[in-house]
This record gives sequence, C-alpha cells and structure tokens, in this order.
Amino acid sequence: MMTPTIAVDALAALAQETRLAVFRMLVQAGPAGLAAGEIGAQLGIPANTLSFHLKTLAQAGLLAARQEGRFIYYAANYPTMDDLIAFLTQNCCNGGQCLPKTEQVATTARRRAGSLA
Amino acid sequence: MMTPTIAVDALAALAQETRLAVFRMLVQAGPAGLAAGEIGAQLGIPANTLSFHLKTLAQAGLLAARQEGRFIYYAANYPTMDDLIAFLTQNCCNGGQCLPKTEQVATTARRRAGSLA
DNA sequence: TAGTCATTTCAATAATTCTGGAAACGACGA
DNA sequence: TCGTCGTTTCCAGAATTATTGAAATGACTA
Repeated sequence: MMTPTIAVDALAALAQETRLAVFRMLVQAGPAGLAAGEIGAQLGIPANTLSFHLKTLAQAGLLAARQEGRFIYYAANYPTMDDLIAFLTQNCCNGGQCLPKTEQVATTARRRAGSLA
Repeated sequence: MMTPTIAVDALAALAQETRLAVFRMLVQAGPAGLAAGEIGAQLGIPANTLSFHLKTLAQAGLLAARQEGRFIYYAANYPTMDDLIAFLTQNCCNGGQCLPKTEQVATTARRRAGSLA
C-alpha cells in the first residue's frame, strides 16, 4: 500500500537527472530489463556512480534486480509506478470534473483512488 | 513541453513530505484552490516554512497562485501533473503490452506519449 | 494615516545528497 | 586455481536542502 513516506522515497529517487534517465530507459525497455553495464554504457555513467543510483531506485521499490550469470538485470517495477500515480491523483478535484486535459489521466489509478467521474 | 530538467524539478518539489501533503490537498481541493493560511492551519505548518514550500511547488510549475484581497490562493496545476505522468510513462514497454495492472494507466498521458496499445 | 492581518524574505544552522577514486566482491572461463 | 570481468562498497569532499526566528512587505479597515 502506498503511504506518504513511500511516495516521498519514490519521488526523491526519481528527482535526479541520472536516475530519472535510468528509470525512463527501463520503463521503455520492458519487463526483461537491462544489465547494469548496458545502462551505464548507454548513458555514460561510471560504474560506481550508476551502482549508487540503481540502489537508490531499487530501495524505493521502483526497480527490481535479478542476477543472470555475471550480469545483473534491472527492470522497472510497473505496479509501483502505477501506485505512485494513483497516490498523486487520488480523489482529484474531490471526485468532481478535472480540467479537460487531465480528465482521463490514469484511468486505472483513479479507479483505485475512487474518484472516477 | 516537458524536459528531463523540468521533470526533475517537479519531482524534487514533490519529494518532500510537507510539500507532497500540500500538493495532494490542493489536487483534491480542485481549481478554486485554498488560501495559504488555510493550508498551513490544516497541516500545522509555520507560515514561513509553508511559504518556502509553496514557492518551491509554484516554481516547479505544480501550483498556480492568485491574489484575492489579502489572501493568496494556491491551486494545483493539473496540466503540469498530467505532463509529468506522461513523461514518466512515455513509450512504456516500448509500445508493447505492460503488466496487466499498469496496462490502463494514464490513458491521456500514454496517448500523448504515442505508446497506447 | 495608523493599525492589523496574511504572507513573504532574510539569515544562519543542521542535515542530506551527489560524485568518483580505490578497493573488494562474486561469477565465470582457461 | 588464477585471472578477468561486471558490479558493488567504502570513503571523503562539495553541494544542496529544510527549518525557523526575526524582520519586511502589501492589502485592507478604522
């Protein structure tokens, strides 16, 4: 379940240029994920720096790690992303109509949040 | 348009317990918003501390301020929230099928991101 | 104009975070 | 078992952030 503390941790993990780039790359990479070295090579980040950021994202529940031979694959944790969005948009406009552009955002999230028009 | 820098600023603004509480309160309050003092009273935050956080959220584009008499009303900026979610979920799973739970998240956002299944 | 109220700015301190060099670890191949 | 490769941990310094007391601003009222 999402709590303010968990949400703050997740948001703080994303609130850094390198980590945001890593996370978005993994969101696009899909459930199979990418090996740490592959991410570092693609983004030009030193291994130890990347390791620090991957750990931060994983601790925040945004990434899952799995070992495969000598490589460690990191993949985005989609349910956490979903929960975070639901938390942010929860009970948006007190259940009323939002601005048009936002109206249809996060269908699943808002359904869970109990504020779908 | 959303850029990594803008997204990082917005996420950093939300990545703090007090600010997240303020933002969520305003998301639920709707477009009319709430006066600064009202927010502070409800959350038990000293005026100067709250002012600092409101400024941070406003600078990140997440809040809009409007003066009304002696009061200043703050309201959530829904399009920014929408853009941020779109940026995070952009091209999710490389256009393929996400995990079931996430599949229907952010309908508007994903449509804009060009990755709707 | 003087006074009050809502809010902001200033300033200083304490705490947290980012970064990269060096060393360690763990899995594999020869 | 030795060497290599991918990754992580340890460490220290530099930078950023949160908090709050005190003072300033700006809008309204008497």
